Amino acid sequence: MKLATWNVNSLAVRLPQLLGWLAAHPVDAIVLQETKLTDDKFPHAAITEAGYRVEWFGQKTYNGVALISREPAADVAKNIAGFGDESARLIAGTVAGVRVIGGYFPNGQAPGSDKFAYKMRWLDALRDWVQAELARHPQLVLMGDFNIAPEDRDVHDPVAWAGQIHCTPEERAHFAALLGLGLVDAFRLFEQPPKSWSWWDYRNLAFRKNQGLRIDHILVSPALRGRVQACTIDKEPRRAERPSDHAPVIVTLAD
DNA sequence: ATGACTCCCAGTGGGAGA
Repeated sequence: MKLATWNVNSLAVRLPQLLGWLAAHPVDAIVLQETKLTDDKFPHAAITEAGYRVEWFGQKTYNGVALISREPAADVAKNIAGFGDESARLIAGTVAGVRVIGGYFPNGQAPGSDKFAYKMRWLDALRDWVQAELARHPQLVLMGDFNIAPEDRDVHDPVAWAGQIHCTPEERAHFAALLGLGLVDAFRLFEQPPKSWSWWDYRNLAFRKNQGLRIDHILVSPALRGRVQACTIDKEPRRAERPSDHAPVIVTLAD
């Protein structure tokens, strides 16, 4: 079983790339972030014609998530129950017995800002909700654009980024709290190339210079940990014309 | 360096992203 996450930074722009990627990488499920489409404009027909089921949850201009899967997703949930979020940031469904959660975590803009405070509240609510989900669904995967670089080795220039958004102790403590629920960072279960990133700034030739951050993650529950066979970042789509600034992350689970 | 690029909604510029 293969699962993936990809922040596409506008599905309207990236739909052809997504369909091409799915044809080359027939995953069982992929979660998307930053679709930036209201639900009436979501391109469900093109995805269905490619042989997938899809659930979507979006809004105008910002945010927006989707869950694409070979098998239909059961018990679909949108956003964090009880949190009252105005942004479309989370979608979950049970696919082939695995609870798949895709999230577009708040950016946070800058430490001390209102958006940072919202990010902290959102992460608090997420942790509590994921804990409850884990109790109901021991086989669980939480993946998406976390907008958190968990460690200095996830940052191309840890000195320049120290204390900056994505790298603050507060954000890293929230990431650690998710690990505290028993979740495991699938990427770090394996030896990985140094300087592995999932996002590169559009500016300043950052991709060519491999200056990026690892902020897109796949966390697996204790019940799934033993099934994890591989976890990789696919940099290839970042080389495309008009790429997303994020690369897909893929996890392979034993059947 | 208050930069750089890309996307969106706007409307001949500006906010947000990360």
